[in-house]
Amino acid sequence: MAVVRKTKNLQLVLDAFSKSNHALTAKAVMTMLPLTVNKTTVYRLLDRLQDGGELHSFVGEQGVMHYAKCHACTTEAHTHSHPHFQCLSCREVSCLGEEFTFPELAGVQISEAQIFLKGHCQGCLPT
Amino acid sequence: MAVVRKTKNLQLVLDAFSKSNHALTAKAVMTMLPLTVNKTTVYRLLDRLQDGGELHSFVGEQGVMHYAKCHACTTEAHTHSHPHFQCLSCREVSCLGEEFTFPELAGVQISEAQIFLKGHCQGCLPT
DNA sequence: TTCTTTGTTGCAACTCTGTTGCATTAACTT
DNA sequence: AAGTTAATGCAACAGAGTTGCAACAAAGAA
Repeated sequence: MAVVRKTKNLQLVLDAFSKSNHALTAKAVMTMLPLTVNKTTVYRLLDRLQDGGELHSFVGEQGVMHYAKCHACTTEAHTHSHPHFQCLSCREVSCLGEEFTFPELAGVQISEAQIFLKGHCQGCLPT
Repeated sequence: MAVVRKTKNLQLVLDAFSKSNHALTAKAVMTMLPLTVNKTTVYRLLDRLQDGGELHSFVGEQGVMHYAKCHACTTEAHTHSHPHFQCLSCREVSCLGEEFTFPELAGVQISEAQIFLKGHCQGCLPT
């Protein structure tokens, strides 16, 4: 099986997520890395970190993939049904709380929920 | 202001949505139209119908835009906070009920919700 | 330490969804 | 019918993400 090596770049990507505390796009990660790091590498690093349960991903605004640090996840058990939130002012995307139980709906059996909310964050609320 | 003309193609797109009763991607709409209709035209027709309040759109699987017929919407008032659902078996995407009230969450002011659920539809549920 | 294996990176080319500019065509007005 | 303006086709483009392949680097074996 694939052994994941702890390379410099891998660490740099993790650092990027530690620094921001927000969800990041591949593009955003690239701007936080040395210019010498190829975009293909960034996508592959994000995939690897996701496989390792250190990041999770979700589709955000404009259908663009976003990545965020996992908190309550392990390699075996992923719990990503918490909502994601984007502030309409500062545009930052972040994870909201943990787990979200959705109501039973007639006729369908729901096994997965992707919830993307928009509004204003604390820092951007009009006074 | 832009006067929207009722052309043949516009009607064909509407027919496509009447036929399927599901949400469709631009690509799916193209396959239901004569081959002579250009993809640019399809995208523009979908935009027009959306502006006119006859369709609404949302980001579905793989970050691909989906379009669906509006039921309770007018040109003035759009109410699209209902959840969308994709069956993991037949892959069909559809709208679920109307309106969805989400709980108050600490620290943020929510003004918009995009809810995308996945599971199994009635026709695909294992017996 | 040196060799060998295997995972990682860079590069270029490509796929896919969606958009834009522009010339042409078709649809309403009068 | 003529003029006005919206709709269409085409080609080229933009942005996110992927793939194949050769070169490179990290781990382990000898």
